[in-house]
Amino acid sequence: MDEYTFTENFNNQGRPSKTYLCYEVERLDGDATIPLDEYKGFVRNKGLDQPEKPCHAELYFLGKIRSWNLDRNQHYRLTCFISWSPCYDCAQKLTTFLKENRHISLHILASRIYTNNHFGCHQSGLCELQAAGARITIMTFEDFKHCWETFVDHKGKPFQPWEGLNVKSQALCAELQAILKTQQN
DNA sequence: ATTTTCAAT
Repeated sequence: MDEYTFTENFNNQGRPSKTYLCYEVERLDGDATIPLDEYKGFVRNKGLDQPEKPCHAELYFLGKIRSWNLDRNQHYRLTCFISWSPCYDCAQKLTTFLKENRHISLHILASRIYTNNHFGCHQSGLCELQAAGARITIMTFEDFKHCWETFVDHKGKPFQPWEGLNVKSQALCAELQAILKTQQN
């Protein structure tokens, strides 16, 4: 991913009409975590501006996971950094996937919380996803930095945080915690 | 075309 794409999409104060999702996979073996570099990359959604059928980024990600045919006798942790948190529909599909694939753990780190929904309530989607075992958090400075170093063609340049990164991240984190807490009661 | 949250208006 080039620098511009990363900054344009992951800046937590922006609101681009597209979504990028960066993913990486580790195999868990007792206390050890073994990174699987062959399963690392990013996808973006297909929007109305493209010839293909519109499709949210998460569904491409699910397709990729399925194509890997990860060994059901092993345990894996998938980490995905997504510029918009999953909508209700995608959250449901991820929930179903996790229930059917107990050998896979999922950690979702979102830059921003997506709230534009037509077919349901994004809050309950995220809650169900959490209840299915997913860990859902908001990206912090360290997460943006990790993404930069892992997925961006940074040409040796260090990650440069934008103005207000931490303040926004903290605000979104509080918002997400309120969402995830409300529905547990 | 404008405003814009994986578009919607």
